[in-house]
Amino acid sequence: MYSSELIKGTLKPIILKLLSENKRMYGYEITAKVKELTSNKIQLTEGALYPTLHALEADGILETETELIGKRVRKYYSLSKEGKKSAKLKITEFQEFIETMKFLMGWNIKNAMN
Amino acid sequence: MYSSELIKGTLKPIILKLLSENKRMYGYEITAKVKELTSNKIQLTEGALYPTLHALEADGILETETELIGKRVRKYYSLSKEGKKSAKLKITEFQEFIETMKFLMGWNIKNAMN
DNA sequence: TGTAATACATAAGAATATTATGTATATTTG
DNA sequence: CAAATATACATAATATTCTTATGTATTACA
Repeated sequence: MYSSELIKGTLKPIILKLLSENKRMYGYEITAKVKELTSNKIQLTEGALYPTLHALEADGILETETELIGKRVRKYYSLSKEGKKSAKLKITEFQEFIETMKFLMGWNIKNAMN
Repeated sequence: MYSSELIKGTLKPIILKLLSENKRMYGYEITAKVKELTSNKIQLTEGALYPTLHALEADGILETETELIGKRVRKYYSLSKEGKKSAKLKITEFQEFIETMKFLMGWNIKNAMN
């Protein structure tokens, strides 16, 4: 588990990336996927995830459809047409940011000190 | 310039990295160095930097010495003995976090789509 | 001589996360 | 079969951390 400060600011790019690959996902599924992909190293909290999903929906980036699974409501999120463009930009920006960080931290030199 | 959300949480690792390489630096120097190293893509704001430096000092991670340059006070920060251990751990953690992010975002596959 | 750069600092406000709490159904396990 | 765990949503109070604005003052440059 990483100290929570590091995760700040990465939530939106993560959501947008997963939704750009998966067509539609629901909240709990997103937390489970991130947990699985990171071997439990990143666990999204509900208190952070749901408000963020709501905000992205309010911004027109995400669209929702609800389904009844048994007696339980499940809310699927997907990228809107607008959201697909936005996601592409934000993911690219995040990638460049990561590269900048690697350079700044001196980790860009291939095979150095490993 | 990256959208400011991304930078959140990265300030401490950046400061610790620079100070683990430089023995001592003062606040303005840190902003200038980051600006230079990132080709203006990351500009630390004073409102974020100084409180963070004060917090790291309060935690015993950084030590300070002030010097008079002409009539102007300059405050140098350096890693304490304690801080050197702490910095090593935090920098390593940040590196692992970046690698996890690359994997999560699907950017770890060598030479893919470049 | 006034504008930009250097150099510190803090306060108000915004944004975003944590923690806690709430509700409810479904599944697993002792 | 009862209790614990997992699934699935949501929100409120609080904490953290950042931006923006403001303040002070010296030094360099054009």
